[in-house]
Amino acid sequence: MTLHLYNTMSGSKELFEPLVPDTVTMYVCGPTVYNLAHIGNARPVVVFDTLYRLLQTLYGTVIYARNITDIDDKIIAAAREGGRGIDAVTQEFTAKFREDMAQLNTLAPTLEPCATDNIDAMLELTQALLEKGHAYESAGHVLFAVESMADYGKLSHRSLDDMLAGARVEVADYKRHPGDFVLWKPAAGDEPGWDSPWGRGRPGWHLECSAMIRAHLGETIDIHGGGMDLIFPHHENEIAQSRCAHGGDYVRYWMHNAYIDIEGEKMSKSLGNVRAVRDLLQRYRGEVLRFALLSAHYRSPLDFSAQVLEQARATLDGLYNTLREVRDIELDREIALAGEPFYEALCDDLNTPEAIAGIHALARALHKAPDADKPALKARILAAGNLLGILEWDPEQWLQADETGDALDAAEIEALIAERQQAKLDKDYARADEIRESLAARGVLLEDSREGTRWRRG
RNA sequence: GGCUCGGUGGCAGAGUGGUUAUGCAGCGGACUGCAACUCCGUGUACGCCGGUUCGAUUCCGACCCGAGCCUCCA
Repeated sequence: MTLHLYNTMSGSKELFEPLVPDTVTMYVCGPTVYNLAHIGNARPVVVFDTLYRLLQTLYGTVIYARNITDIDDKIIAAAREGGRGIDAVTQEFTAKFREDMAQLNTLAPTLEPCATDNIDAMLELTQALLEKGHAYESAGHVLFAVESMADYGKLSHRSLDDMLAGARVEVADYKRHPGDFVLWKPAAGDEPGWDSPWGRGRPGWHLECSAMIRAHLGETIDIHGGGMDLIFPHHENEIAQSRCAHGGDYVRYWMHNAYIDIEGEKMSKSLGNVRAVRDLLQRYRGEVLRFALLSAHYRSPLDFSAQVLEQARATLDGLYNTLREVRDIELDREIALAGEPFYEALCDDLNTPEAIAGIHALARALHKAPDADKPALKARILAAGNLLGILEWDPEQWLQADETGDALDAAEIEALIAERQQAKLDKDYARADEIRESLAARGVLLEDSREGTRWRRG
């Protein structure tokens, strides 16, 4: 089985081959922890979580790092606004980020380095760039000199001249070239800072990823991911820093996900349509949000509308209903998926919509299969859904999960269902309906089928 | 202006030089005490105009429309 991935650097799909056989290194730009994660933040997390799961099935070892940016101007501003310390802000939102992402069925990365734990590595990197003549000191700042790098702009496919043509912002007078960017900036009086050869200050945003990749994953990594907006300047500048300081390739495959719109409009604070994952989880299960995120290819824009979410819920519920056709069996969880159309779609640049279509094909096969073959098919569907993170291994657990606190327990419900079953046999339909309605009033929905009566919390 | 990238049936969304994507919704039917669930059937969609071709939604060119980046941003 071979994996092909679209590489932003080349602008085409390429055969993926790890630098070291059977070991994959992947780094994804993580959150700046100053507020709640919104659904746009969640897309790269879910996309690269899906890739992480796929890579784990293909290679022996996958080292997946996702950073936490816990020092930044926005964090300082948020702390000031809230009248509390920076640590209080970063700890609160780091914890909430992890909780929200866990709700989306994302696995914890192998490593989650924090910027503030890696200041030394950033100082070393800055020093190396100064020594090699790629950086200079000016007015308390250390800046990277973009003109010192011949192929700066390679990732975003533009030249320095192109960038100047579009410059709309006044250039700080301490920069030699308008494109020069900050490696180290001075800290004002009460701002947090670290001592450095260039005075007390803090690192520029681009520096941390380069430094942490070097420190935790090595000089060259296989995959670096993030949102498309990061291509320029963030990733471009990472390349500049790492290549100029250490040489080497830095990153072999660059992957970027597209943006999310809300009801056809760009999500932005000014439009007031930023959707926090935490708020969406009040209305939709994490699985449903994840399914919606994976229903479009990661490189396509996705319009996150109420209709899309309702469709995602209906589709997922339909899949679960299908799976309930086969009950009370031990399933083999070690399913080999290689060769399945589902799996091949994922190996073709993570084509999740086609992979989902593959799952539906398996669901149809389940209906047509003889009873003896059904458990194996159910196991394959669940293994596939599990790889995408959209189906629980134990759907009954989901269906009967008690989320209402004081609701009836399962034994009581089963007893009432048995009574209703008897009433139906006695043709006492009034009594049967009465039981159904009373259960419905308490949040339990019944569904009859030829195999018996099922129920779930509504 | 520069650089990327799109326009597919009611909706969402893959893909392909000539054969059904898939799902949701709708419609018809089977089953079920009713309903729901499930199942079966059902929709000849590929922005516009040229070109290449035996044949283009699928390749090429022009055009129209739209998105992202060029500034903190997933």
